[in-house]
Amino acid sequence: MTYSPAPAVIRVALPSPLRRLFDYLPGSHAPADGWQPGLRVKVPFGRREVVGVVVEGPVASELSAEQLRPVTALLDEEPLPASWWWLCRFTARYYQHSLGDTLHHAMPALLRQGRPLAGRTQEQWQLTAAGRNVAPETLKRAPRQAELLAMLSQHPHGLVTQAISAQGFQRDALRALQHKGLITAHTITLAAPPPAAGSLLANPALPLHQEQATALAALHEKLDDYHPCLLEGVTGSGKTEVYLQLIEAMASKGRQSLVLVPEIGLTPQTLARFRQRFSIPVVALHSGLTDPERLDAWEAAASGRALIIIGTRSAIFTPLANPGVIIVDEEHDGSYKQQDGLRYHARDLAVARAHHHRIPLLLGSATPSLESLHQALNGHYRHLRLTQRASRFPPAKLELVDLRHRHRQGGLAPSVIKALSATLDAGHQALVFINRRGFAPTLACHACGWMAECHQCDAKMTLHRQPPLLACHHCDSRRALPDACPECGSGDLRALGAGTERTEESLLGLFPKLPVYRIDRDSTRRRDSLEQTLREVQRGEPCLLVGTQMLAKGHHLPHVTLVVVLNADGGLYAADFRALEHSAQLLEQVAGRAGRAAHPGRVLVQTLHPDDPNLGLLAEHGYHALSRQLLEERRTARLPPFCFMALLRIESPQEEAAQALATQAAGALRGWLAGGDSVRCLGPVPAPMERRQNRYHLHVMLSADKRSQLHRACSWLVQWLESSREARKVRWSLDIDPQTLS
DNA sequence: AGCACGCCGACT
DNA sequence: GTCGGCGTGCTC
Repeated sequence: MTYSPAPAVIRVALPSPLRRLFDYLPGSHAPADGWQPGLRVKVPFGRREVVGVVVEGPVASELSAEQLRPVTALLDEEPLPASWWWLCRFTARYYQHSLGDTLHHAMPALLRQGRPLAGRTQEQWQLTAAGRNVAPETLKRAPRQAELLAMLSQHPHGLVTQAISAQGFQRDALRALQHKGLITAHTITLAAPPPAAGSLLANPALPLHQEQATALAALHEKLDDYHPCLLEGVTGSGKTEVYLQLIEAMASKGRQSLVLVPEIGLTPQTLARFRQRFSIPVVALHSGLTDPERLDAWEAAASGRALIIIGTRSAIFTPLANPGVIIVDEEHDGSYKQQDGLRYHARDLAVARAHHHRIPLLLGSATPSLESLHQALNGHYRHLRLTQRASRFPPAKLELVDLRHRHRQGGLAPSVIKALSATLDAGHQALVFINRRGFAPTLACHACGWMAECHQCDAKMTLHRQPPLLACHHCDSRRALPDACPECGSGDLRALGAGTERTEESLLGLFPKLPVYRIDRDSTRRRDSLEQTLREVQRGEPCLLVGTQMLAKGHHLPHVTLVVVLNADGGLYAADFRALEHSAQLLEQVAGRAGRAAHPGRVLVQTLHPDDPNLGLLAEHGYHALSRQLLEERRTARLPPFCFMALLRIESPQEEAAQALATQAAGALRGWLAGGDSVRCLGPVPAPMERRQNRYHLHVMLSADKRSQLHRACSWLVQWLESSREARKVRWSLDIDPQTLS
């Protein structure tokens, strides 16, 4: 035996925020094809055992043999899919995040726990001879088992566990019957090859109008290479049909389509539309899946068995054996950006991924993000446009309603009330949009001016009536309503401003004979189903809908002909440079709810700033015009997409500790930048709501004209923070391409 | 992030 | 006397 100062080890990424790898002795484990990256191993880590992923090896370790521990178990025969592995490494590098933690995020729970990625097999159950000849009274004390037995007798070839549980039977019923020897299970391999072309469609494709056909033809020009396209299509112009026909074309060649939708967009309605079109399975990755279902979906995508995969943000990490296209619907939607931990943007990763796979990328939106629009206008993305609506009517223009000097009734201007009456009298439906839930944003004392404030945040508490309480929308604190002012004892406490609950109440007062449906996070949580309300609304009886942005996005409301926006001013003068963009996108989306079917629509927008030029441009010429103007303003101000940003967020329960670290970090960074002007550093500045949940938040903003310069500065900053003594006492995180500054 | 160790307050 | 609070430090 030879003395070896540098033992051969394998280098493993572990589920830990530490941005480094750990060396392990291979022990007795020897994978058939060597220690390839992407193999999972179980290793001892501190006092526990964790699942890690091999990054490289064998390599010479810097550590001595005594400092090293051996791998406990080798969990895979083959590495996890190579393209998935590539994406995780790219993500960790781009977002300056721990690789181990990134891999952990991008894996289904069961893989994280060390379960094998066997997949493709399922238990199939059928009757035994004893089960076929069972006497009827045998199971009379176990009616569910009797029903299950009866069901299985209808299926002589057997049923898989999934199909049985879909019928509402529990696992223990299966176990019990198996124990009694009445049924038996055997393992089957799922049908691997997808069906041949021709049997793809369950329902025929819809005829395309001219613009759709042009867009689809453009997509077909380059199906086998990176081909990023922005499909800018007004609401109701038929983007989805373009997606469906592109997916069909891919599936007919056995290639997979990955469709990303916003969190709010993966509704049963959307899914039904996909499933109605195709006869092959549409795999949906939604929050309702169990861990085994999620693993199965992952395996189905990784093996190529699933050709159509649809999911929200995290679905971007689904492995694809034979990628054909990635589609990002409503690409401007904020829910694609993860707002904690690994702060990735699924749309941006989709771009990177499509480039890596050399496949087309389709970004669709009626209101494209300025980032994507910029790429389209400068020629980096192909720009496809759909300007006509399928309905006979052009998109409704926004009509601004001047709220100044008008006395309002329940927050509504007289002309708005008149328009609501007329709409309802005509037998149509109206939608009232207000971007604030609860009854009122504040409770104030009319005698001394006291207002209900959250004890943990720099925020007013929102007054709720159902149930009656004060709630902070920034932390989870709740308080009972005071009977009298805690400052001066006056009983004259009044609700200030309006939220969805109060608007609902006002509308009920104004139109007592008609149903008013409130749709916000609170109402849908209680009622447990937004879908039920929407079905009721879709019957078409005249009614009023009042709600938050939940209502604005995606839902098809064919009988709504009037949309009222209670207050359009939220985003006009906000500190966040993206506020206006987001506000305009939301307004355009809300307006898109009006008049989608047989009748033209009207959109009334109440504002205290009817002369605001941006609002005027949006009203007169729509998002299309405003977005181009905003893009020019961003260019002039050297803001994204004309620069790249990263935001260092620092938080601590101790204000001084947060301030000290932020100051040191910014100082150290400025020192390293040494007065060069390629990377700019701003701050530290207090975050917009400095105190949240009794934690103090500070920001240091970095920006640069070149992504590579920003990346280098961020790398340096992260290393500085990781080696800083002070940084261990406070929480910090680096947000690359931040979407909001709060 | 976990999960230890470690050193001071209120309970059986 | 010990149960347990969270400060500090480490994980190949």
